[in-house]
Amino acid sequence: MALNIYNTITRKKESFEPLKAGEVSLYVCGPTVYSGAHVGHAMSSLVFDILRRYLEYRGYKVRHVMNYTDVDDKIILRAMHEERDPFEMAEEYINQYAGQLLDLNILPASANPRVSAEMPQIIATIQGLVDKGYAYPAEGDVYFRVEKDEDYGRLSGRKLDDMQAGSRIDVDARKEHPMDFALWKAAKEGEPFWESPWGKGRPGWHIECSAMCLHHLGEQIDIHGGGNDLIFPHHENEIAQSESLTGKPFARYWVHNGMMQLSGEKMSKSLGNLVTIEDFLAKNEAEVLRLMVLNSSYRSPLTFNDEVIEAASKGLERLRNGLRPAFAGAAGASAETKAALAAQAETTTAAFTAAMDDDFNSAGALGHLFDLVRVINATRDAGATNEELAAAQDCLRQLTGVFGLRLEKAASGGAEAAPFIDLLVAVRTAVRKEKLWALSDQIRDQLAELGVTLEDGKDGSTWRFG
RNA sequence: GGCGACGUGGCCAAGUGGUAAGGCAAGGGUCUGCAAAACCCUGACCACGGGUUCGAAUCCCGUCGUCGCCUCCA
Repeated sequence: MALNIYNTITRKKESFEPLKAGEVSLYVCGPTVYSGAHVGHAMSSLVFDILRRYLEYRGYKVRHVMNYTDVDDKIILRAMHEERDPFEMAEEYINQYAGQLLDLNILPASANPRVSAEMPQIIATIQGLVDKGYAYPAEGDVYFRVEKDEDYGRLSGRKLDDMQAGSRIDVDARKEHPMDFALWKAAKEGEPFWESPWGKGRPGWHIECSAMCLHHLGEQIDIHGGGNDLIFPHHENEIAQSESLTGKPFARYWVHNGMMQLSGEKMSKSLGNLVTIEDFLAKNEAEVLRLMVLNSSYRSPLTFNDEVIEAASKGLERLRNGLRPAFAGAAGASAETKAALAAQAETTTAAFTAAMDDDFNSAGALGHLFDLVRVINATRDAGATNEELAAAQDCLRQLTGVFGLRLEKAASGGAEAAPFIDLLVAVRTAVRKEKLWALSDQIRDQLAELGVTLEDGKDGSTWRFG
């Protein structure tokens, strides 16, 4: 069974075959750091984290690059308003985002290049395009000549003529064609700048990604990802730049995630309808957001509201319950029950893989995990011991691990507290035998205040942190 | 106006030709001193109208609706 990936450029699911057997180069467009990131950015990073984890689960060695755009009009503008250094400000947001990615359990990329540190490569890329006649300088700016690129528009399915018809762009007299876009912008008074063959200035938005890809991953890459709002013009222009320069196909697979929807609209900085990662994590666990992402198709818009958060939160709890230990004093399950559990684990693993192989159908795969949870719980109810549950629980642990879900919370009380809690529970069991309910409830309530949840089963009590 | 996506039970959401996964919520039940958890049971004929087919949520056409891109955006 082969992995299939939906490729934006062909609008079809295609069998995944990397350039080099067993290895995958993955480039994901990161944020422009001019303010705090919101859960939509987190969604994108989560989508590609899940994609990466699954590729690794399938045995691929993944080289993952995500950039930070730290040189940009908005950053400069904002820094000017706040009367501070734009680089310092960008640095601050980069550090914040990097920290949030860790909080969200997103695997660190192999490299996180940023524009300000890649200037020689960027300038060389632009120079190469000028040399080949794909770009031309104009009064300190440098523009890409779209008409020279014969298949311009093939990613987004647009034609130059159509775009002209509906264009709302002010026609810049220096451009040969209205759709020509800037590779280099001459610096205005008071703006940060770099020296270049065309004078003082800074790079345009799209060229950075072409240059960084080239620098960190080479002329051709396997997967290029980002939000679907980047398809045009950003990724379209990247293709134009990269392929014009190298003469080779740029990315084999273009993967785009859908937008986070808040009250029926795309969440975005410019619309202002956003929930920051910081705010979200202040109220919810990181796993909740991850489960929300997992529970729907990465290509579709993701509904974000309180009800969905609540549902994800409960669903997470349910997955966790699957890992709970056997009941104290469990007598062991019947051979038939044990066999059914083993069979379910096997079925689940196969179904999980089949679903994920189908363009990372995580929602389908997640459904199969819940099936496994149900059978584990039923088996526990049937009196299975920890040993009898272990294999299936390991299976659940492994597959949720592929999703990047952390089901086991760090023991807040520390392992050294366990023997004492065990003792208390044993005493309480004796107390309950005497039907001293008030005392028994008091022990449970007070343990709860200390962060220990106690639950009474048919054959005994279980406890856990949290 | 151009390009694209989507419309599945109260909510979220898989499923893209053979009579609808899963989660949350709701109701009923089992277990139970209480609590919690768990387990079992209950509900949709898939926006609407045509068409293709032995057979369609799944393919084609049309209508309505929602969303995205076309300007910075994950």
